[in-house]
Amino acid sequence: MSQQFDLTIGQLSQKTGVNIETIRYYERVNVMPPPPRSPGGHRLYDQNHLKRLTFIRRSRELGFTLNEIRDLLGLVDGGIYTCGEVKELTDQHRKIVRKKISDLRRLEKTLVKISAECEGGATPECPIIDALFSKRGAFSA
Amino acid sequence: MSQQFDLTIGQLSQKTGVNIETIRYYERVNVMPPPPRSPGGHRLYDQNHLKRLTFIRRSRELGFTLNEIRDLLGLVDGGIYTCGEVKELTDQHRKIVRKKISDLRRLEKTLVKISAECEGGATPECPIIDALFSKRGAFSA
DNA sequence: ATAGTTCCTGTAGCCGCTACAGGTTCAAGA
DNA sequence: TCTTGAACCTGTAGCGGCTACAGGAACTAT
Repeated sequence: MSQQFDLTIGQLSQKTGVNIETIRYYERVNVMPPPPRSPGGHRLYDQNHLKRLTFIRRSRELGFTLNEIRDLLGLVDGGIYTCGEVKELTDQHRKIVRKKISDLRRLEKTLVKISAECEGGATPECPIIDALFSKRGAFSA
Repeated sequence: MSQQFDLTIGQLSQKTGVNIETIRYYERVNVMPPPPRSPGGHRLYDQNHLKRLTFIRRSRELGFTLNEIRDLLGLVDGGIYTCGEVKELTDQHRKIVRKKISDLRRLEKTLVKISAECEGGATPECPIIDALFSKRGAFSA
């Protein structure tokens, strides 16, 4: 009940939006299983591969690392995952995302501030440069 | 008027908080100039190096890539930068940061949503997994 | 003089791809 | 059936921004 439809790597790539080279890379680093081959050695994928790769792509879009994805897939592959385990991974990841956001927000504030001090004129005395080099004074001064 | 105080790479590292290996890396990729050496070949830094490395560290903290930093330093080194040029680089960078933030916020929303659907119980039917694999149905089913 | 620390170069690894080169296999048309 | 040309194959190297060795030389303090 599995490989009614065979897909070439190119077709799989199109359906998932994942680059061909990336698909082969996923196989190399063991997030995608090695598929059966045609007599001539071409990879032949089925619906399960399609689902799995879709899973991987979405997870990547959500910012999960390949390691995290391996964990998730490990749970699923083992068939022994509990909802709690998966939720924990997700929430862990959410924490990282929140931290990234807050870091970036602080960063943007700083950029706005130093940018605002700058009139953008033609003078070589630039408050941005000054701010980046120590408290006061430019490098080549 | 330049090298009143000589610093070893270790001292420079301590003062700036930049890893020794990273300092040497910066030299290799031409963001730090090759410093003079002691008779035995040890690198000897002066106040200018200290300022420059501080500049680089801050810029990195603000998320500038080494290429952007090279641009900034190029302006400064050339002595021909205008405030407008620098402001433009900064604002460009700010745009990228804003985009990253908004991407991450959308991402977090999604994570919250799929996490909320999950009760975190012990059942193997997990809405998160379901959501990640296509619209419905798990991989190994 | 000697021990112990710091420094040196060079190389390889991390992540997540991407981009070749140089060859083989496949599908469709003549 | 033969031929073209697209799609595939493997293997290797590169990207950015570091980090981590190994194996040795140079400093500094006693």
